[in-house]
Amino acid sequence: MSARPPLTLVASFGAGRSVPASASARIVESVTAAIIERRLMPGTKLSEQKIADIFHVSRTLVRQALNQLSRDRLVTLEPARGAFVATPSVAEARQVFQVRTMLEAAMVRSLCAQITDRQIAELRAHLRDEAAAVARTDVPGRTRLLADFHVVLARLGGNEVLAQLLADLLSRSSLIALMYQSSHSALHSQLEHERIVDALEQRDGDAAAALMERHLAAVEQNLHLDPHTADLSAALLPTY
Amino acid sequence: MSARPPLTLVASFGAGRSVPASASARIVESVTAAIIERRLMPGTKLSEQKIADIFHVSRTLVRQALNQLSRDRLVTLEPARGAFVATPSVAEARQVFQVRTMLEAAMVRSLCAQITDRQIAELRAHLRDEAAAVARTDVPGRTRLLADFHVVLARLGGNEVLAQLLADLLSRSSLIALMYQSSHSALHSQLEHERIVDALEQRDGDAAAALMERHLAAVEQNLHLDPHTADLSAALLPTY
DNA sequence: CTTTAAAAAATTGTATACACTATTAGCCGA
DNA sequence: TCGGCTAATAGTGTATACAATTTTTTAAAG
Repeated sequence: MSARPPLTLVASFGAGRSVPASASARIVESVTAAIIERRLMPGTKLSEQKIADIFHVSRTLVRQALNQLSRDRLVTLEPARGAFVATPSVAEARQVFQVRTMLEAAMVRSLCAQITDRQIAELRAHLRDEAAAVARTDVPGRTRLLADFHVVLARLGGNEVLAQLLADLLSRSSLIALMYQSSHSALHSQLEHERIVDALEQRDGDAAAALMERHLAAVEQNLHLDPHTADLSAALLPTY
Repeated sequence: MSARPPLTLVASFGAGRSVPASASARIVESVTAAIIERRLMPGTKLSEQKIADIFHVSRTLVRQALNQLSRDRLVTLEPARGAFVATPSVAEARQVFQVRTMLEAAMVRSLCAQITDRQIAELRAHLRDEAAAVARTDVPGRTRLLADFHVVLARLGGNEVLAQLLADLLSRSSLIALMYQSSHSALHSQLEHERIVDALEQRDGDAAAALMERHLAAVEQNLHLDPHTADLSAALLPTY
């Protein structure tokens, strides 16, 4: 029983990337990666036949994959019109961050009570990878690592339900960050991650939760979520 | 764009039950209702052809529905073996409640800051329905209303992402409650709901959050999640 | 009578075919 | 030349057909 296949483990776009057994799972992963690595821009039409040709399968499997992706909110399905890379609204962006804040603040608080030194060492190792990627200006690498930090944190608690939920929210957040070009510096994010691990190491739940809340608020704040007049004029002005 | 079809609104098994446009959505709703109303017991095989015959559609649509249900964790798909009504493990049950506690405690706390008198009146109306169902020993009705309370609460905040997430967790909780026969009295639950609304009315966020945490802990505690020796002997003893 | 093996039946996984809807191109009229 | 109508085209939605796997049945041996 159980032993749920990688089918459902959609958006763990991090370290342990396994080869998906099912064909439709392979498609889901490829499209997810393409969206997150911004090789597929929001709004792009995802034609069933074209994807089917690329993967050398029938439309049947492509449709399964697109259905999965639509449940992950990375793709929107418009009846009789087709599938498109999702274009999350400003409202949705805010809501996703609000939910993440609720979940992740409570998560680190409860994590403080049970985290082991071994796990803190794991986190420190991850932070070193982050810092290295930031230092060498490895943009795709650091983007992935900075997002993975939150998933790694979720897995430490041993709550698979929570980890799964957060992984989904993280992939949505990646799409959101990509749409509303974040101006939050990677270095800044990385340092905030360090502080959170510091608080975890000291087993200070309140501090860890507060730091996480501020971190997520900072990330959200640096999204271009409110239409500034400055941005508007920049958008309307000719670019030549 | 947007105007997401009821396709994704899977598990809002409450008041505003709309007629689903899509055929596969209709199947999802029917199976969901059947599981929650315990007309389909955990572990039951869900044969594709049988369901197809019942709904007078082809297996194609049934497979779509089963895929959706598996993402909702109400159904498990075993490769080449078929679909079965999920049998959530004790660990999963605990994890679901832990996530619900994190989410719902934070939710009522933030709700305190923005709830209107109009919305409190809505909640009071819901509480009256709950009390009435409990009073007349309407078992299916009270079960649904007691679960709906949490979804109604989630919708009040205006955060659709949160409401959707919680609706999914709620349907999983229903399946869990059904598997691990809850001994928590409906009356007790109903009274705890009243207390939570009281706290909301007084805009006491900390109290509301604490009450919600205790409520969920009580509900979980009354699930038969740990194998008592008493239960074991009862199970092993012959029943004649 | 139970256990094992093989064949038959049933069920799932994938591909293909066809119906229906939306988009696009071409054409006519203003 | 532009706007709107119609026909052709492309694409999605559903059903059916076939291949591969699993389950069940049947038969034989221990």
